[in-house]
Amino acid sequence: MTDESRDAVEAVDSVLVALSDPTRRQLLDLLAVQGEATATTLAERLPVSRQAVVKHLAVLDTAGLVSSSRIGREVRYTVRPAALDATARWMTALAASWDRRLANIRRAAEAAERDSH
Amino acid sequence: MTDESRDAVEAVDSVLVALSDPTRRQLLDLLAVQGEATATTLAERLPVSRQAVVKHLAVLDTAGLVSSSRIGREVRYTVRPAALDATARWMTALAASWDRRLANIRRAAEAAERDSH
DNA sequence: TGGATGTGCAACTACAGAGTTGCACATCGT
DNA sequence: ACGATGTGCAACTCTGTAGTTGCACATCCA
Repeated sequence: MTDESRDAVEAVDSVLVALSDPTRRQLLDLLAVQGEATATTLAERLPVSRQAVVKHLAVLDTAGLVSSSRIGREVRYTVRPAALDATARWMTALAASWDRRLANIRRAAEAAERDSH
Repeated sequence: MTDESRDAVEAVDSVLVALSDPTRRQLLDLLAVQGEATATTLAERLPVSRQAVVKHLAVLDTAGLVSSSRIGREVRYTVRPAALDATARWMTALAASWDRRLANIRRAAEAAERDSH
């Protein structure tokens, strides 16, 4: 395995883990709508504490799904589409690969069926 | 929210949860390569017990990522690309939606900047 | 300067789920 | 019929993590 593909797998892994939590997906929704927001204001719109939101945002940041910038005493978070898009492409390619394999196996089975007659 | 979109959200959730585990992704890889396999043979290729594999396959089945069919005393599992493809489309649409929102916000900010002069 | 607001750090609880083992049951081949 | 192989069910352990609370520190503003 190449270094690049290993990194790609790790990147996909972190994105999938990040997206597997419903609260984190809700956070991404809120961020996408507002464009920019702090952990404190996001927590006001969710049934969890600010600290819980901070932890979720850290996970999303590690996955590359959000970025943060400090302005004075505030830390503003923004959504980053690139990581999501890359993972979507990975999934599409994987689905296509499965399709090809299944088609091949079906074709091989039919050929074997013909040969047996 | 419509019934369809609620179902879609639940479907996406189950797929993301299923894919967030590395052992389950490995199982999907093995299944895609072999086309068809039982929990017992899959467990031989993984560092976990058969029962662990069975549980993982149940999760994958609920997410629609695999299907099973009984042949005698064996239960054979196969990969199903449709659910994966649907989730990939959901992610692509979401990334595009984020892009649009970010572009709008950037545009609005520039307009406000112009107006202030 | 001092109160108000926002963030960071640490310790703690609680629950979900990944994994295990043991055994019962069903099915195949001889 | 009987041993071998494959599956199903149940109970259990254990680690990861989502969530909490409390407090200290930094920044804004009046």
